[in-house]
Amino acid sequence: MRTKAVLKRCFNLLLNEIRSLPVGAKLGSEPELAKILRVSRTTVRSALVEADARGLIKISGRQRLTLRIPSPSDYFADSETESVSDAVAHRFLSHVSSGGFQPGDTINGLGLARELGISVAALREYLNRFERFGLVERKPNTSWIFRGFTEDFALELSEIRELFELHAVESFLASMSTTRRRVLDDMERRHLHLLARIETDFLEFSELDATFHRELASAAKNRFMDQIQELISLVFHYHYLWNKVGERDRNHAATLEHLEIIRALKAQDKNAALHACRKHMKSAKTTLLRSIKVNKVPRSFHTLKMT
Amino acid sequence: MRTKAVLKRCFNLLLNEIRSLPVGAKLGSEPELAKILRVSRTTVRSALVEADARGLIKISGRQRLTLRIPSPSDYFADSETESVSDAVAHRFLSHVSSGGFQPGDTINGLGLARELGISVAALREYLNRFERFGLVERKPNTSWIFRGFTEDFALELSEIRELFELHAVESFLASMSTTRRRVLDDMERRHLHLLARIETDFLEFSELDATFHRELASAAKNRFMDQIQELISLVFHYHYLWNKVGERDRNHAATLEHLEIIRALKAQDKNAALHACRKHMKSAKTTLLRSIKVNKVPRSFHTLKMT
DNA sequence: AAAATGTTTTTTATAGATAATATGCTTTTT
DNA sequence: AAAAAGCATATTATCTATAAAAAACATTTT
Repeated sequence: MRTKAVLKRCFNLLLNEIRSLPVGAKLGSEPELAKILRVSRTTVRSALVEADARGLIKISGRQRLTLRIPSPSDYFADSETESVSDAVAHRFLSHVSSGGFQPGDTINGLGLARELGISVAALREYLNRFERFGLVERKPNTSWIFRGFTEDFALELSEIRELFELHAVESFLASMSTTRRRVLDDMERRHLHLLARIETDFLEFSELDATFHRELASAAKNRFMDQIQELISLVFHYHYLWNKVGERDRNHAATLEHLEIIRALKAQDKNAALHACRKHMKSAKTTLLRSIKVNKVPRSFHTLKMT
Repeated sequence: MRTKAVLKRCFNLLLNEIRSLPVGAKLGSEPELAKILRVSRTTVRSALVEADARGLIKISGRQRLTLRIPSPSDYFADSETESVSDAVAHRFLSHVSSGGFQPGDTINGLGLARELGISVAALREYLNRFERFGLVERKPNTSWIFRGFTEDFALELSEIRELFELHAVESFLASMSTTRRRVLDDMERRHLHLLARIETDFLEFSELDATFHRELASAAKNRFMDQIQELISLVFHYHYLWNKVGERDRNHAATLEHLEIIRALKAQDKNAALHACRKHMKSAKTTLLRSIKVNKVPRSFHTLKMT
């Protein structure tokens, strides 16, 4: 049976909609709401009925009037608005990052599904999707093997990354335009802004980093590079979660490296840009590798059953 | 319910094993056979029982004696030894290459599953796996979209390919060794051999091409590049199926281009190798693009239902 | 008549069931 | 005692079933 995650997510968004209006105001028509909330009319209707039942709105004929301002308790919890597959992703990755698996471990699909509280099919679907990331590997008719974030993984990923980023830099310069220039100005401004507050706000770097590299990659306009970019984001997301050691200094240094790239791009100095990019890739690789080594936990500390 | 594809495949391999022995000879032990045939003992046993029932061998106590030489009719057909997922891959791709879908078409999972004679779950699994190839795209809760081999697809793939191949060339040279040199000699020999017979045997190029590029890519030793390589093989496989126009000339030219790369590698002349590689990539891109345009069929010629 | 609502049909996401296959334990044979 | 065979259990691949969600169609309202 499907979960009602879509409905619940839609309901939460509907509450936001209600909050944006004064009490007693009319909500839009069903098709309008469906468009705004990005779901089908069927789901909008279910959400409206639910809102009516909870006294948030009053459906009278063709009109839907807001009755009261939704309180935080009216919202469904995040855990309820997640589709099973997203939930699996979360749980699996947190299982991984807490050392639940070591590279080379076989994954018992049935057991893991039970542990995560989902059906085997759902887990399977999830593992399938993550096979492309090289995180797990399927042995047909047998089981899955956890490949994990090993040193080799990091090295190979870094290699691809450098290849792509250098290519992106060239593409960026080759397609320089007013829009591109505006993007660079904006990026520079944001980096400088962070730099001024780096001592305290260094955690904001993570998001800026993702934006910066996404912006750069978009110049290449290549679906296969986007896929790798997606993987890199995932890895770095977890990397940031794990590796808190020296984070301030690392982020400080990386911000400066970004700025160097941005300035070279602005000056349309290809060699300088490539050089700055190579430098940045090198230090990114170093920190990634270090974080993987830090995260390596001796086997006996694991939550795996020991016999 | 699972199919018995594994058993049937195992049975066919067992027949080969029997054929390699004289009549009346003893087959190996169950564990031995399991190892050779790469299946579990359970499956070996089933296959042995089947072979016994068909009078191919005689199981007496702990011994299994061959009774007669298996005839071609004893073998299971290929279609029976394919797992459902492999079968889906075949059928889906032939559906695609016969113009069953146009880029942008939505895929009705339920309908397509019926058409291919498989369950929705199996199709879903398959589409999931091929999403990473950018061939299809999933719209959550809605449907799949066929992206197909469009011109953009070919251009982006070619771009990545060039990036990777150039990198592979560098890696190859950087890790030159006796083994590498032997590989090059072998490659040169095979290319020259084909070249001498190119007028008649030009169809053999396809396989040689795959081998050559696999060999080159192996120098980079990068799992993410391997993935792209896999995709490229797939695309080229279908490309060769579609595009028969001027195949002899194209293959002739490509063989010469390969030779140029091989010789530059042998001479350890990096610049010459890169140059030859770039040249080859350029012509590969051209033929790929042409084949995609050739394959583009006006909508009205399709097998899609018309209303 | 255009837009909105009401109703029905189709399709997707997910769980659950089951035969095929793999794995692990026990007994027999060499 | 080591290897093989026999037997029991666990796990995977696949199908079927069903509620949720989307889409299509019909009817009503502005």
